[in-house]
Amino acid sequence: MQTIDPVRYEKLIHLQSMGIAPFGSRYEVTHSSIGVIEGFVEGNEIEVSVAGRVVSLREHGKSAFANLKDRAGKVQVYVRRDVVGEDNFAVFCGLELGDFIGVCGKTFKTKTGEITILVENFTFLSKSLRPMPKEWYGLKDIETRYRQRYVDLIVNDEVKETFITRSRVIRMIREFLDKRDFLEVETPMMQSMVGGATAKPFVTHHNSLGMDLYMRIAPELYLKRLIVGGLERVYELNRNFRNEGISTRHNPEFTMLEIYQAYADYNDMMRLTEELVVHLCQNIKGSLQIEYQGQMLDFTPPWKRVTVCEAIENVLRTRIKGMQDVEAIAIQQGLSVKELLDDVLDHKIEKELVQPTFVIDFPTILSPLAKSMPDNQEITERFEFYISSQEIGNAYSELNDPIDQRKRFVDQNAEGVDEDFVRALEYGMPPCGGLGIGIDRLIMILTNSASIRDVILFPQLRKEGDK
RNA sequence: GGGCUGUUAGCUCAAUUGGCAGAGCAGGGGACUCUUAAUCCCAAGGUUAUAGGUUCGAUUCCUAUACAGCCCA
Repeated sequence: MQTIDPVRYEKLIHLQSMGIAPFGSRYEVTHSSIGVIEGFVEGNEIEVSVAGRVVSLREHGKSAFANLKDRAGKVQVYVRRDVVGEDNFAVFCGLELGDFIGVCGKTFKTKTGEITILVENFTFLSKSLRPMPKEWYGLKDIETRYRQRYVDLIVNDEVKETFITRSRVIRMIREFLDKRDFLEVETPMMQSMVGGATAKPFVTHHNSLGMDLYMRIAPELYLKRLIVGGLERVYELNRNFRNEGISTRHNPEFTMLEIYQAYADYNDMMRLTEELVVHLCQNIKGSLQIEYQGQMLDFTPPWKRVTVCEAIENVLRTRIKGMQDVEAIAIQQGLSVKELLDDVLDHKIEKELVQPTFVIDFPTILSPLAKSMPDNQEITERFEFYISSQEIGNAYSELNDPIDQRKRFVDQNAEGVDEDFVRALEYGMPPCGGLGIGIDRLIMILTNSASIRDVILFPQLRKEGDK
């Protein structure tokens, strides 16, 4: 354990000796910092009370200026010894960057035209015992920024902006779907069987049931049970957990939006994707052309569509008529079809998918939960969509044939058959379109963030060493 | 998992070929009644991530470890 800064502790004791509580309580706030500035009318100066953190302090002998920061922004306050009295003025000058105070007084305009509060009285609200990085220089050390996000948020305004935007995006998604009569639901995050995606799960244990549980890697199989149950339009916007590598694009827990719509198919999901992303783009950025990490992205629909076969053709420069050709190439290269496709999509084609693009018509053998084409059992009605060379989402016409589903579980799923899910399908699931969108990655694009860690408040890091 | 890079004062950064580890800001003392990266004066602040090694001498070269970043798998 680290010891408390002796100088700051000394100040705390000094405050107490003067009868001032270093960690105060409730304070009546009438205005936010920006509210004070926006509400200012020359000739009609009003009494305001504002609370916030001291982020700068400029003493001038018998007066002093300070800036208070609150959730809205900053406001300047001006304290004069002849107004607040000698003792109070001394307390004010003893403030340190990071301390919280509440101030009360009338607004005025300084010589330089800045709207400022002339402090009539102030209340000490909370002592800061750690030195604060000076705002002008900021906090740049990326490890400290992630580990001590609270400091990052205090000092780096653009970080706060990013997370405010994130919150707005999430709210807009809910509004967008609610308007289309989708129902937000919550399904289990602790599941007795892994399903809905291919990924290693986190395992946990329920003591009184005496059973292992898996943190969900996807909510898909539960949401489709709800389609069986007649809810028809459902979505879930919440955390998934995957026990895999960590990178600028992967965090072990991440936020996923999954949408299921009865009587729809993957073409409807493509339209829904375009409409949702366009809606967010327009409302967050005010344009469908946005800059992301130095490249211009154009979200004007319809987005480009390319089939998986075309993608392979482009990469391998050979004609492909059907899945037999793909399999033949895979065998020739000593790969499985999945490996070939991973290689083509993740390493070759992905780089070229900068503009929003739907990659469509995936092989059935890689899509155990998707409905195959009516005229071709080897291809499914499925797409993934890419923006800025990142996979953002995945969707398909859902497989609603329980007999086929059981067979695919047996053939393609290492985890085996989810008997209850198949039982649900046996009761009958209407044709249905499903869509999953990686929300963190989408927010990276909407906030021009290079790393997924810049859009997750507390990203996963290794245990902190002794520094 | 592999490769490369980084870790120096609370923060942001210096340090020549291996030769006394330095600045700005923050913090401390003082001056100052319109400043806003306030200004001026003074003093202080360091186990150079950790553990070893080479060397008369290591922030600097070598090895290992920890954490982080980037790239690749």
